This record gives sequence, C-alpha cells and structure tokens, in this order.
Amino acid sequence: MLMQTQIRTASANQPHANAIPRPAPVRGGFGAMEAMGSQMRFGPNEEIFGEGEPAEYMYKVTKGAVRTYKILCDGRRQIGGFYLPGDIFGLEMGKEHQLSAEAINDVTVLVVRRAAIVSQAERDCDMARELWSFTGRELNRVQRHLLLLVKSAQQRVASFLLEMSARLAATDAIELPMSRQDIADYLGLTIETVSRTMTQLVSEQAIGLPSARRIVLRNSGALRQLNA
Amino acid sequence: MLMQTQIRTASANQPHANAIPRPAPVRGGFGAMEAMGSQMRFGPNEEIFGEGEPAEYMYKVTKGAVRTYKILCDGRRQIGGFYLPGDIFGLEMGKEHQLSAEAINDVTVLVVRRAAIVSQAERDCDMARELWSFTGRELNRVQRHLLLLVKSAQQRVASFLLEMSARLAATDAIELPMSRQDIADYLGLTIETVSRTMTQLVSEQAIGLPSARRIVLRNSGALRQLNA
DNA sequence: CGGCGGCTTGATCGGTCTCAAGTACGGTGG
DNA sequence: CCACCGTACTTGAGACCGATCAAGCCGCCG
Repeated sequence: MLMQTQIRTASANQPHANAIPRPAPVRGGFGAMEAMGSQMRFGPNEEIFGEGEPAEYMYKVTKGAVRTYKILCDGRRQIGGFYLPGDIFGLEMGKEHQLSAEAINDVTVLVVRRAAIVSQAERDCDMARELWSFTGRELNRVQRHLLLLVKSAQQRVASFLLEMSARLAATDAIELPMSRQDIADYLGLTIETVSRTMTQLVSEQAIGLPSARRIVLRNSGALRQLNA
Repeated sequence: MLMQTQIRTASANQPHANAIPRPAPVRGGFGAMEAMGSQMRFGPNEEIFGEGEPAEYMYKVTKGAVRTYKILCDGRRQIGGFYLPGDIFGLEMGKEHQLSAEAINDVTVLVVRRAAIVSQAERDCDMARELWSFTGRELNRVQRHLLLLVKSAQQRVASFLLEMSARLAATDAIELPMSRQDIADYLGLTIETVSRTMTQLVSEQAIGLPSARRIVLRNSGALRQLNA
C-alpha cells in the first residue's frame, strides 16, 4: 500500500526499510494482526527477505504465492514451503531468517513487526499461545514435507498434487502458481523427473493436464493410494 | 522411580497410566520441570509412546537415548530424531502424538503432564514463551534434518557423524548408542549404504572405526567440507 | 563350541539424474 | 495477422548412485 515501487526495487540487503507499521498494537491473537501491520506488494521472483537477514517482520499472504528456500553448497535450491493466501511465513524464533523468501507471482502480503507481536506476547498469554500454535503447525508441516523426501518420485509428485488440491482447489481442477522447477526443488527431484512423472500419471488416468500449470485430478483415490 | 516394572510391561495402548506426577506446580520455565514430574525407566526397544496415542505427557531424557519414528505405508521406518540426555521430546501442539517413541538402550526419562505445563502457560507468559521456544528449536532441528535428505549418501553420513559428535562427544571419539539400522532409517538410506559409506570414510582417513559403534573423527574438516 | 544378531562386503538391478534435443506457449514487432 | 523469439516444458538416451539380493564376518553369550 505504501512505497510499493520503491520497495520493489529495494536492494536485497535493505529489505523494505520503508514499511513502517502503524504503532497502535491491538489486543488479541493473530486475528488482530491486520490492525498491526501494513500491506506490501512484490512482483514475480522478487525477494521478500533473504536467509541470514534480521527477522524483523512476519508476513501473511493476502494474494499470490510465496516460496521459501535455501541454496545448498552444490548450488541446488531446496524449497522449504509454498505459502498461499491466509498463510503466515517469516516468523522466526531467533534473530535471523533461516531461509530466503520470494514472490512466485504478483503477491500482496501483510507485514507486521516481529517486535510488536513478541512484546505483546509477553503481556498477553493468548498471543503467546498463538505464537506457539503457529510454530507447532509449521513444525507439523515440515515433518510432513520431510516424509515426502524419502518416497519415490511418483509418490512425491502425487502427494504434492493432493496437497495443492487441498489447499487451493475448490473443485478437482487446480491452477498451479509455481513452475516445474519450483515443484522439483520442493520435492528434491529434477525438473525432468517431475515432468516425466506427470505425463506418466496422465497416461495412468490419474490426472488430466489441459495445460502445464493446470491439473485435473481424475482419480484422486489412485493418487492417495500411492502414499501413506 | 515409581512402578518401573509395572510400567515397563505395560501394554502400548495403556501407556504408563501409573505415572502420577506430583501435584505441586512450580513457577518458572522448563527449568522447574523437575519439580513437576516423575522419573521413569525403559529398556532397549521399549515403546515410550505410540503414534496416534493421546499426547498426555512430555518427556525429558535423563539417561540413555530415544528415537522417534513413523512406519511408512511400504513398511519402511523413518526416524524423526534421536534424543539424548537433556533433550525434550513428545511435546505436541495437538491432542495426539505424531510419531512413536522408543528407548534405544536403557533409558531414564522425566515425565511431566502436558496439562500441567499448558495450564501453567495460560497464566505464566514465561512458560508460554518456553513452550514456543522449545517448538521453535524443534522446528529448526527438523528443517536441518530435511536438508540432509536431499544430499548424497556420503554427505548424509558425514553430517550425521558431525551432529552426533557435537551432541555427545567431549573429545573426537564418539560412542554411538544407535544401530546401523537406526542411522539408515534416520538418513533415508539402507543399512548397506551406511556401512559402505563408513568404510569409505575410513579409507579416506576421515574417520577411524575401532569398533562398529565407536567412531573417531580423524579429519572433521574433510567431513564438514562435504556439506554446506 | 555353536548359534545368533549386528555388521560388512560383493554382484547385480533399477530409479533418478544428466545431457541433449525437441515442442508448446506467450509476447513482441513487423 | 503472422513471423519471430525466448522461456517453460516435454521427451529421449545413457550414466550413475543407491537399493536389492546374497554371502560372509565378527563379537557376544549361552
């Protein structure tokens, strides 16, 4: 909402220094977060924060999709998670971000000062519990993600499609915001393997693929059967 | 300390129903936990709790080593973590345990009612913060574990040895409490690959292997170099 | 001494990666 | 409207790493 252009072109080491949250803190859980922060926009592939930067803010996706990731020593990229409207990301225990975050497409996020949340949690046990609850859900999510990485390529892709279906599809047709490369880096596979696996699922009548980013779940039972 | 034998032979579905914590809650962080719980013992491979059981207690290792794990649909076992003296495990956000937990060797744990902690956190923001802090550390641990699973076998084993060295070795000689199978299931490898990788590290002068469970880090720089 | 469980070693198989083309799509400019 | 281009995606052939299957070894305890 404020300083979008300036922010969008801000260097990675000066992350949106202009996003000044409103001072007035409001009692309540994350539900009251809207009153404590400001909206920001990011364009495709724009960095929201970088690994190792001070974790001064937390973020809630309003529109679009965000990926968090780490670059590994061998140059590969591991995606830690995808965040869709309603999801919170970038909230850390420690002083620094453990992963980087980028907008996948055109993104709007609500930005809230970490200090505002944390200081409120010192007074307000409900807020403290909210922090715990958020981190606990994130922990469960990462544990599920970890379990994906020890399965076969087909199982990983099937699980991914089911997860995305549950998160962003009202019907059984999904419009994926992320590229094949993003999916591959999330699943610990190569882009070629993801692509091949998808065509294989098409030939097995498990999914339809009207276009690369558009998936139709034809036999979600078969997909589910591949997994736990 | 109380009812050990009875507890040790308790069925998995009636987990240590006799461990009655002392009633007196004490103000403070987990540091005060000792005053809120009771000690229990478990023998090698004994179940401490099972996946899906109500998460009525949390645990702090006093002596020995514990593994948490999930059995996957194809029968493989994925180990979620190893817990050594001082480590806390089994604390959940939700009502049920997400993983099972077993003693690796002879184990003594401090057992504390979850409800005692949680109810105190509702009054005491320090305790609430302690809960958050614990879950946040656990989250970081799982994230590091996840990153292991996308590396090569050599990198996984090297990282594992460095982690264990940091956690349980004063010197550069380690006495591993867990079997090769445990290590394999933690790293998402087979027991044969773990074994082969270790002998390879021996031949590269990176480690010494005076006995199967005893590891000497000869060149921890070389091990570190394999990773991030 | 015999047997058993945990570990190591060997030979082969298979799934995923790598390298290399080929194709579909969206945008831009003529 | 079409030609062109660049990017994202798909497809193919071969290499490689770790899994699998199968012995063998070692230490421990009866």
